[in-house]
Amino acid sequence: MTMDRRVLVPIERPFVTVDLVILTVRNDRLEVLLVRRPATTGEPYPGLWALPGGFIDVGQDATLEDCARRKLREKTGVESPYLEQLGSYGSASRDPRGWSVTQVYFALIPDEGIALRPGGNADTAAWWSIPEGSTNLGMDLAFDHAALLTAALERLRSKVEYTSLPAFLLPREFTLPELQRAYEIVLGREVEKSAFRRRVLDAEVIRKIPKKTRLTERRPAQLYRLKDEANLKTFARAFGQGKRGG
Amino acid sequence: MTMDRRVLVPIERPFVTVDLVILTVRNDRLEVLLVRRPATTGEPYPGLWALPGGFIDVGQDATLEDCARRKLREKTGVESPYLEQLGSYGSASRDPRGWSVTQVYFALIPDEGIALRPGGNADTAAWWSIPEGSTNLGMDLAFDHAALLTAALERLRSKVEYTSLPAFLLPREFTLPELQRAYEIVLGREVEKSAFRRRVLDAEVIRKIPKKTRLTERRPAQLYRLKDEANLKTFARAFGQGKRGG
DNA sequence: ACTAATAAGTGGCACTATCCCACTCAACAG
DNA sequence: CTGTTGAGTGGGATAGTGCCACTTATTAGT
Repeated sequence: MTMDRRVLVPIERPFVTVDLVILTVRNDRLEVLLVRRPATTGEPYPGLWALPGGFIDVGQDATLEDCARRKLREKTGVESPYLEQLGSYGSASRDPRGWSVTQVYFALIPDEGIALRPGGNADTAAWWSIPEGSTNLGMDLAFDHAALLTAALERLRSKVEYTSLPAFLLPREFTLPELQRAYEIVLGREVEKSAFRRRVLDAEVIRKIPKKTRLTERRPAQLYRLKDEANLKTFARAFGQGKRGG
Repeated sequence: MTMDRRVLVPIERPFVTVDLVILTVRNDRLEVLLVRRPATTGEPYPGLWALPGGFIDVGQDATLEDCARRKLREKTGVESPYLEQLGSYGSASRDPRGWSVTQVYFALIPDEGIALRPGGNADTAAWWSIPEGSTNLGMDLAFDHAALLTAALERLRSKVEYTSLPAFLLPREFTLPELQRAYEIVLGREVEKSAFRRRVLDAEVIRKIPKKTRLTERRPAQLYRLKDEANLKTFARAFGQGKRGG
């Protein structure tokens, strides 16, 4: 950033928040975590559902991402999710209280051991199911949150085409059919089994768990785990890596 | 965003800025626009080069993007660039004056009719050449701007693999060899002519200009123009669009 | 004029990832 | 033992790309 030296402290600062689009796969559906706005008079959008989020605590949060992690932890107890910045949205009109900027993050977490914790202001938190193939919930959300959710879903869908993202929606150990199903749920369309397996296995993003196999109704399936949970990998080829190096 | 109702006006708000990574192709190189920080005492990073940017003017700018466009216009006179949000960077330490958040945009503009205009505070503005294949300038910049520049270059490179972005670095009318060269400059590697042409033409992102042809030293080349300058197109295939729809 | 040089533009074959379909394999139910 | 179901494999058809050789259009030089 660069400061305009004529105005060391600008007369009016926009206020800054962090909002989270927390997604998981539950009940064979993609679901998003929402919180209910307090019904208190004076509050904007009372009683409406909204994305979880809030102010940056300049005393507590060292960085924007820290702030997002803290809020996620407070709401779900999840410590190490897949967390990515979606973008920031700022305007004079998006919040009736004044010029505001929100930094939106989206998190992918597995549906295991999640205990929803009401926030300090006793929010009601709940999972909402996203219709397959849709990029919205078909209902109003507070502020511009419906648009933020749509942006997150579009980003997720487009990244899924060429990354291993859906693995973060599953428990640490999963089978290939489960992973395939996660792709299908996110993409909203069927995926061909044989091509899917080759693609995923050739990309070497997951590794077989030696002797383990899960007992189910039918033939047991091989279990896998993400190779490097920190970095998500990219498949597909693109422009022509060529053979002359680059 | 969601406001914590216990604190309607938080005690301390971070300050918010917008910074720009303005790129063009000049002199057969990718170049970035930088401004020099004032040498005034009390200013952070006096005399160092920085990305152009500054505070949001809550009275003038309706949205973040408006703010970015305004600053670009003020610096270069360019009205309709390719403009994309890169992300936001916020922390307690990135600016010595306090907790700050910057919204970084990157703009691609053609090198035609650009008159660099010194900012209101008489900044010195200049184009800096980025070494081919590099993601930095090899010198210090003010604040965390070196990191922001690197992020912008990485984003540009990765998007170039599957989009028509480099067309925005050229004048409205260009030849295929010129476009190919722009790709090569951005990617930092050579691109095969025949494959490049097929790829670009098949993607139908550019259209032939009927009878025009440019007079050069050798055989004249066909001129093209972007089909839809608003939306950039994506090539490449990805996960399996299949034929069952989706 | 004719020829050489240079860059624009075209065409074809090999390679490879995907699509799609058929097949085998391992467990369970009756 | 047989049928059913879902896991896992294999192969031919298709399509985008890498690579390379070829043709075309123009200028410079003799």
